[in-house]
Amino acid sequence: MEEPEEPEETLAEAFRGVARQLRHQTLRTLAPWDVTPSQARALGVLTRHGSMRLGALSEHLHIAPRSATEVVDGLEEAGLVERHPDPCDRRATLVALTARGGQVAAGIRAARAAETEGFFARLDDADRASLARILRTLRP
Amino acid sequence: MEEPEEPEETLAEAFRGVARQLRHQTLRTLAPWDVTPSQARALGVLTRHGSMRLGALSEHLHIAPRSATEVVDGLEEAGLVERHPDPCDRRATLVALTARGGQVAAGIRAARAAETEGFFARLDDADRASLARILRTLRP
DNA sequence: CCTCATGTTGAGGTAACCTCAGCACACCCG
DNA sequence: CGGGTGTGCTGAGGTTACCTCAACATGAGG
Repeated sequence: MEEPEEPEETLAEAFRGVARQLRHQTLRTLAPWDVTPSQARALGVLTRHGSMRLGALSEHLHIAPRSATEVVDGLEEAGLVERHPDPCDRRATLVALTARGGQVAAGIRAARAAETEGFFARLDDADRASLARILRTLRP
Repeated sequence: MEEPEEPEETLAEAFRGVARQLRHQTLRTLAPWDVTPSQARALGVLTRHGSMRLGALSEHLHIAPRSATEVVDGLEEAGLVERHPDPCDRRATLVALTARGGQVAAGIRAARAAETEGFFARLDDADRASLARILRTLRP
């Protein structure tokens, strides 16, 4: 009973639609850990790059410093990261993964890989490679 | 001074990143008309399919009926759509474009085309076609 | 006519952002 | 060394785009 739906979509609209599905998928994937998508992104950055200042984290996430504060608030409340004063600059605070944070990050990383498999399963290897290349081209 | 940035991103993360840029781009494109992205989507649906019930609109937009109410509220306040009672069912309300709504929708459609050109300009025709095909594959 | 389903909306909530202003500190300069 | 200037974080408050749940009116069938 499903119509083909909005046939004359622009590339941008199609992109948005797929991003939307992906967001929902991600929500499901992340549900067991009770972390939001942006918290998961932050965990990923901390795992890959180690402790860093809040400002640095905000740059990695491409968000305003104030927004990083909120993300870290959530993670700290969940016991996944800790704030420490930066010994080099007492204005700054360093954000570090806790042991549990590290475990959760690893778990999420694995689940995300599975998710990506699932979501992009309709694509064959060639298409997946094309998509990766195209996305890279689109980044500034 | 720009590092290559997060080299080990998954496909999903790259996708999300690009979607994010696209969203910002869209905000800029839409600014002259003072409509939000979701309002613009609704205008597009109404242009393509004509007047319809709020519930039908919500299905086209893949959002909950309640959320469609909000989008229509905004458009009605801006004078771009009108609500009429459905003659066939007095519970329902039909949403129709006003004259100004039609003009704005046309303008947005044109600007969006230009936007898409701009955003996807880095891609050659073959890549653009691949992307379109891949995105179509990803839709359920 | 009475019950049940359906269409819309009020109330209230969430995530992910934002800006603006304030505070604490760092740093440089005369 | 005292002051101005800039930087790092956060409180306050706002926005968009959604959501669910429950109220309300109406339609439809027994």
